[in-house]
Amino acid sequence: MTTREPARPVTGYAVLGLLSLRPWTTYELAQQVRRSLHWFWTRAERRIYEEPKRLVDHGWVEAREGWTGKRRHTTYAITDAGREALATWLGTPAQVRTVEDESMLRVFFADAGTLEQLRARLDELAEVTRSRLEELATMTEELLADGGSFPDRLHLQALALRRQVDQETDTLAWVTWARRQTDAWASATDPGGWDTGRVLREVLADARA
Amino acid sequence: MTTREPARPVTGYAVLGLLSLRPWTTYELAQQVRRSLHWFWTRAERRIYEEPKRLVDHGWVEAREGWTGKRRHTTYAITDAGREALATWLGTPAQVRTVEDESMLRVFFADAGTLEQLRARLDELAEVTRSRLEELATMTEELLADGGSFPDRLHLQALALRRQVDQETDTLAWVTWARRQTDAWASATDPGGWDTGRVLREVLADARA
DNA sequence: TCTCGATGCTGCACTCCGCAGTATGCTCCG
DNA sequence: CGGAGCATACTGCGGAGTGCAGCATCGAGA
Repeated sequence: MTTREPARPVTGYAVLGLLSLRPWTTYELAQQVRRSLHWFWTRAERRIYEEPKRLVDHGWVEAREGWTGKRRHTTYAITDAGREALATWLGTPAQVRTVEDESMLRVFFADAGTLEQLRARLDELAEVTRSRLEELATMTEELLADGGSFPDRLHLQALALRRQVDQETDTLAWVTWARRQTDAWASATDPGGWDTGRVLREVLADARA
Repeated sequence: MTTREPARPVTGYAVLGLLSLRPWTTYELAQQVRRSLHWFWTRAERRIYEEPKRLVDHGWVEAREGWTGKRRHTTYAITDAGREALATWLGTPAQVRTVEDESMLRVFFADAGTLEQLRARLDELAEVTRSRLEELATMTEELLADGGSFPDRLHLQALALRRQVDQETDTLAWVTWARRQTDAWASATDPGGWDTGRVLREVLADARA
């Protein structure tokens, strides 16, 4: 058992994880990713259509063709080797979280533009965050109402939802605060009488808490 | 002014933003990205060495060769066209934040492994988060001590640091909570008497708050 | 003088993405 | 009963981005 397989890219394990719950067609898989994984493992739909094929090559997944009239579809199911690979992967340490946040990028370089632009970006972010929270609320409501499609997994879904709601709530709190700070600013380059030192001291205190 | 340039990938603007502060060599740029942008726009060093070249092709940046003995290095400086492009970009809406979080992926599929594995992942995440907080604290301390390299940008740096510290604090709070929850679980598949419904109701309440 | 870490990159194979395109099935409306 | 429009079920292509390895020089310290 010491065969040194080169580690599969993580997306493979993400898909394998879903397939460990039940077999899916690629289309269903793509939908499922959008509804759940997307929150902490963002991948394009395009990718989700490819990945199961590679898993088949590894013998971790089996494909079966089906037909709806003349329309072909492929259903994928996990194999025993796949379950083993997944279990092994769960025992390996995780890479540190990475983020792509255009909003923060624009805030960070806001002094190359206008104060109005900065405020507009913050307002947008608040808007988006509120709608994400609403989406999470709806998902949670559905789980509470009927237990969802995987009632045996409610405990893990609860951990994940707790995390996602925390993140969005945290974002909303920050953006609300940040937007209010900019009210006192004279321009994007000049925060006027704004007490930068005080803010930094508060940040430092919280970071050390 | 209606020439339809295809939008540059965002990484271009990230680098352009740094170049709007002062000229840098590619090596300095790579370091600077690691210290600041990396927190909200994670890119490999490899990428940072390529991007300025493309910006030169667009006329947004100018390259100058320099020599340290026999060793060549390239210094890049923003052009007026570059400043304009950056200012325009700041006026466009941001794509929604995306995340790659292996820890969450492993938590979500924890029922394919053991409870010990789940706990180990959570403990690791707590560890990493604490060291990230420490790093942020040190950065903040340095800014407070000497104002940093760009004292005119302290207000924006303060907004960004506030956000980063909030995120890590939020992560630490969640992981601590999650770890404690798992104490009561019988296995990764069976949360024992754990009151999933109660947790979900709390999550829902917070999401609607 | 030798070593070691910092500087300053490049090549390669691969992952991943956005966009466009293609085709069928299903439902509803008039 | 016919057509609109959305859901299903993908594929091709060019380009963005990554990880790893490699290569060469410089500068400080032993």
